[in-house]
Amino acid sequence: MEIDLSFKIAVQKEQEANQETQDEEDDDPEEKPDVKQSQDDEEDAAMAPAPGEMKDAAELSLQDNMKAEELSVLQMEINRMKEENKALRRVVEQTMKNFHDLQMKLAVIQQNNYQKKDIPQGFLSLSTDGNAIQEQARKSFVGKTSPVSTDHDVDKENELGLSLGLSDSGSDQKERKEEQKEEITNLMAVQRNHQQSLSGITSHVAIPPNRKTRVSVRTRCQAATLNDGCQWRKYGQKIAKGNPCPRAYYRCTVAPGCPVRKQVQRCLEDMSILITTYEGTHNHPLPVGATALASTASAAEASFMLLDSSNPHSDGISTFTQASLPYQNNAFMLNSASPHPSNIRTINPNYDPCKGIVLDLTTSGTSSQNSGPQPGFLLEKLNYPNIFNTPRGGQESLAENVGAMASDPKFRVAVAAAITSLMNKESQTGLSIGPCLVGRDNGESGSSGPNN
DNA sequence: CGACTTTGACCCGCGC
DNA sequence: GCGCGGGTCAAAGTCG
Repeated sequence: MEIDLSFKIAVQKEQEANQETQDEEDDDPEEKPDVKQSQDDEEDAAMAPAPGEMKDAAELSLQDNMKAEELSVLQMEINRMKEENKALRRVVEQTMKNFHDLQMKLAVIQQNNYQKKDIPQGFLSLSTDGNAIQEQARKSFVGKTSPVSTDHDVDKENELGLSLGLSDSGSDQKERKEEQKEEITNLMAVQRNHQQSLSGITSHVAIPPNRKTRVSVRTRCQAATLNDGCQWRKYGQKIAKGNPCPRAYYRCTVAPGCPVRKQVQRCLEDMSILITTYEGTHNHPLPVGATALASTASAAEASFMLLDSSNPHSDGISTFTQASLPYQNNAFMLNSASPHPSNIRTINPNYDPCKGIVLDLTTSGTSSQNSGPQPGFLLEKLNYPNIFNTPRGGQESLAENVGAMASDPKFRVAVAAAITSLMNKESQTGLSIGPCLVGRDNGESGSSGPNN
């Protein structure tokens, strides 16, 4: 099943329409009696036929009856959408609230670190407009140059799910500082690259040539490959040792000469898991869907650079959850709305510097584990009203399709990517993401281009 | 007919 | 040097 990220535009419009409908309802409490009236009409129509009437009259009555039924169904549909719209609002508000809370906590921790480590302020600014990698870099810098962290710090980091596990013996601190500065410079380049990707203007800042970008994404996916928005051409297939499942090799064909390759292989332990490894950097503007996913990869890649083998003192098994990049990459942040830390998707802590990093999107990223509204719920609910606006369009077909979509991991990944892109843009422009997500005009989605 | 997939051959790095 | 395994090439086949 192919997932087209562009449907979000239609979703927004639909939601906007729902929003307006809801507003009208709020403004006009008299609407319900009308509904009631409509239903009464229907009942009347149903009861209308009387013995001895002409055949034409009977047909007319039948038509009226059908019309009334249609109206009734439509009315039910509208009511249902209104309720869902309310639920969506709650989810978004809750997500934003959690996001804000995390921001506050991080700011407090930052301030503490500044005071304790006596690090010159303004080295890298903390902001919410997508500068989290810089912030992350500074955190890393602080962590590395200050091997001794108090229990208090540890507790706070744990509280946030931040557990970089960076340490330094302190013997060669000067040299290390130089290395770290270099890392941060690289990181900022990635960050610039990331932001440019998001704006659809990609002129990729070169990742250091000696470090080939490599990001693995694990997803539950029944299809042969993950639809990430890019065009790929298969150029080879191999049976790799230790895994009877063939490994397929693809290269990006969006632009001629694009060096990006990807490998796709099923996980031996769980055949439903698809391991997609991306390698290299695109030399062309990315399609919308690919942009979002690439942004995920970029952020992950940046994180990887903070943890990679350039730090010999790093044990390489740092727990690195999405919360480590709460503002940079909102795809990770999506699940941070969950009150349960266990519901956090992880960047594989057992990363291998040779293999790059692994984004594990197979764990718990679905909707039904927790009681409250979840991002998964949001994702599922966000989309079906429009993409399944089929000619038959009945509730049954909707329900069937929703079920199918909800169970499709590719769908979740794609939508997460789309929302990542959207939220990143939002944060960059300083716009509120909250309720606006529902009722916002297509100003933002316009960048997504026409319905693809 | 062009774009894409398949698949065996080939290349290259690495360990022994 | 040799074998192994991962990665790539390219001719043949397939598909729309």
